[in-house]
Amino acid sequence: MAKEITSREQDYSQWYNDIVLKSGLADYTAVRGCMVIKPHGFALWEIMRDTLDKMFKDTGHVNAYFPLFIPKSFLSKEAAHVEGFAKECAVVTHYRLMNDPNGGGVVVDPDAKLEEELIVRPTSETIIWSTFKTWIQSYRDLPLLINQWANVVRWEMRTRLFLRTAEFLWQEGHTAHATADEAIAETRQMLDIYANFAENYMAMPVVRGVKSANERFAGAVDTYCIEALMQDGKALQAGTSHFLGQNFAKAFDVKFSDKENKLEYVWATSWGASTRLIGALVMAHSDDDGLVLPPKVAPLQVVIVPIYKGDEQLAMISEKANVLAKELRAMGISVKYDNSEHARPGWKFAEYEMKGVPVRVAIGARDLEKNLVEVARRDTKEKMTVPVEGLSSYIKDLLDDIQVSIYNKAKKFQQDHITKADSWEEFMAILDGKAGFVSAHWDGTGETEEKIKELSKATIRCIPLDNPQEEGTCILTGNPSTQRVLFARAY
RNA sequence: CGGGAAGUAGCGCAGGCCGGUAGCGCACCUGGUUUGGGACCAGGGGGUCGCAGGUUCGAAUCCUGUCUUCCCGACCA
Repeated sequence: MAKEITSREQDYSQWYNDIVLKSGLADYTAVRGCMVIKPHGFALWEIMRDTLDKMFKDTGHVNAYFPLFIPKSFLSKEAAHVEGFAKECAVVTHYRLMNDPNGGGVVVDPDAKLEEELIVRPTSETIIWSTFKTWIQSYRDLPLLINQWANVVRWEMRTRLFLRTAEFLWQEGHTAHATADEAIAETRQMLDIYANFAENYMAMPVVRGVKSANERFAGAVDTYCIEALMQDGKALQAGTSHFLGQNFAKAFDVKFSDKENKLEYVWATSWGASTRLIGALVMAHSDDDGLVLPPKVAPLQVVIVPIYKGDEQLAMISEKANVLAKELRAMGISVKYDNSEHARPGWKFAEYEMKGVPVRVAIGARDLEKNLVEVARRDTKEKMTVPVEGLSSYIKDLLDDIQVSIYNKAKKFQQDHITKADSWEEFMAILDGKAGFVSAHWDGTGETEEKIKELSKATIRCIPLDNPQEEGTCILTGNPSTQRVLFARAY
């Protein structure tokens, strides 16, 4: 066996690392906390990026690009914001290197110290709002709907491939509005886009909700999120959308003249999703044989593997395979015919399973005689014998079916792992047992939330939208509560 | 940033205590036979032993420092 994957049961963390490394999504680098996203992983990101980008543009947003560097003073303009990020910022202090006079290669030139140090962006609210100030004068300039695709840096102590790296890729949307209602509607709209993307493309069911005050983005009035559940029962935040109120408008003095010519502060939102989604995708669906990718985000949807003896058979098989590949491509399906002679069929099967290709078609000489092929689906590992006649439309339907069935499987898992707890004992038993989300009453205070986190390692993932209101008592304090919230241990 | 483990050929590892010509499996190259779930035979190539110092006639091996990764904590998306 060329590539062994640690089983999930044996060591879930190691399983995750094995999948990411061995399926060719990413690799470690010489730089602490930073990874290289390899072609397979980047192809996946490109699909996610392009799909989201279209959704953003369809809702009126436009892309722009703001600087990587942020003057240090900008970060301190919004008090909560600086507190949230100060501990994990990379700082540029010099702008020049020189040859070491002692002959030890290059050193920082002490004479090239920056007047004002620059922060490598951990997020761009400050640089963007300092710019928006100059773009916005009147209600006619609003709404301003900007998105940027960028890298950001957060100096993390403990990193994990895709889930938490010092540098990562993401998009950050930043919008300015004339009214609070409009900004809130924007915040909710973007949340829905993320949820739609997660569920309909990544086949990953999510809970939409609002963060508690403790979990809220630094500088936001309200933070909305989509929370997904991983196979080990831990939750993962897959996207966030913030209603920023007038916090940044006030910090950066961004005002507009309304129709009555009165000066008002604008209302703001920001929203983001990152390469972390790839980690989520891996942990949501994959198995001990490798990646399992939903067809809609799979860089390669169909692979055709010939099984042959001698050039003559290969030529006959290739003819059929090329016809099929052409038909599939005409239907918008990505397909690869792997006629490489370097690897034998069994090796190819295992390799494409590792990479998560949703559908494999094996064509052998015996099949040709009977006008049949073997079709295998990655998600269930099921193999079907299918007539060549109508094969391409069979595959198209199969891809749709795989998309739905991966989602349904994850949805069932999610539903089976939202458990009500009405006492502290129950709460802990669920977290330590089957894990997942625990729906429990909480008295609404930050102190209680903090205490629960300390005792159980579980945090409030969100207060679900349209949460049913019901009388109850807090599982920790016994104080009265009006609703259940979702707790979980999380990534 | 604390506690543990690791770094020797592309990958996985042995060697290290007891210093003395760097090894194994897989992968790779050549030729042949093969091909329905990670093929076989024969021949071959590839390593400043993470990096930097030190001890020594001599260091993968002993000492010091440093970097990277993994696991567990604290912090965070």
